[in-house]
Amino acid sequence: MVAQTELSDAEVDRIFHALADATRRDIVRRTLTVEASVSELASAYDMSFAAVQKHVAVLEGAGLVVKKPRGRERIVRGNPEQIRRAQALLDRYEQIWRSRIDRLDALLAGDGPSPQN
Amino acid sequence: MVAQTELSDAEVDRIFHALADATRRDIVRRTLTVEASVSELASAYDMSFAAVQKHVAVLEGAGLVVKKPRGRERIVRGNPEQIRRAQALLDRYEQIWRSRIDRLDALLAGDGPSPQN
DNA sequence: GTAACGTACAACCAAATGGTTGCACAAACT
DNA sequence: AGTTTGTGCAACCATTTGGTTGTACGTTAC
Repeated sequence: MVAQTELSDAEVDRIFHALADATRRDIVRRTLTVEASVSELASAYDMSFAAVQKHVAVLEGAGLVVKKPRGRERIVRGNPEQIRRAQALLDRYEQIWRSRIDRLDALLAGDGPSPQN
Repeated sequence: MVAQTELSDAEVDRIFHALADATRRDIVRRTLTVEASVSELASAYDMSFAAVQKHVAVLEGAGLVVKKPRGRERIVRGNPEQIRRAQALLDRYEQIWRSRIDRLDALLAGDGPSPQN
């Protein structure tokens, strides 16, 4: 089990915001499989190099992607660690939901009229 | 197992965008536990009623929350179904990552020099 | 050394976001 | 009936976003 670095609201904002764009999600998907330079990525989309470069910067700022220099290129790699962190966030919501169910179950275990939904 | 309604890019955009705001995440958290009217929610945050109402509208548009009328009030309830759908999306990325690992493992199972990271 | 390539960054622009106030209207209370 | 409460919506505003082009600069190739 990895130490769960507590994410600030701002960091969580950045993660979900970064994921809220189809191009950026595609970049993550792509670089989780094979790392690619920024210009390689850029050639895959119908927009300017600068636009793609900005998307990568957003992803990097959110920690969803890591850039390492190689010669004149910057190699982009998806960061599964951060994906897992995002999953953990959503898990929390699931847990909240489940604990509510548990409480209701406990309550209904006694008796009372069937709830109207 | 529930039929996995295929989400469009635009829908996924809306889900993650809705989650990219601390106030909205808090509304989801809150209404997963206890449903609340819009004005009840509004009283919990340091912003105008209209602002909170807009946040709720964004969440509703993303399907993360459901509103049902009760008298003059609109009762807001978190939608665990959609949360799960978001989780499923992130799971896909995890899978992509894992399948990459598998491929690398298969490759390295043979022989070859140890990779430089 | 010079040209080409890959990246970063600034300036600019249109559209979207997140907040505000004000108004309209239906439901509930007196 | 009249007032209060809860909601929705429009108009407005500042800021952010997502795109563009242009420029600068380090790295690689000739």
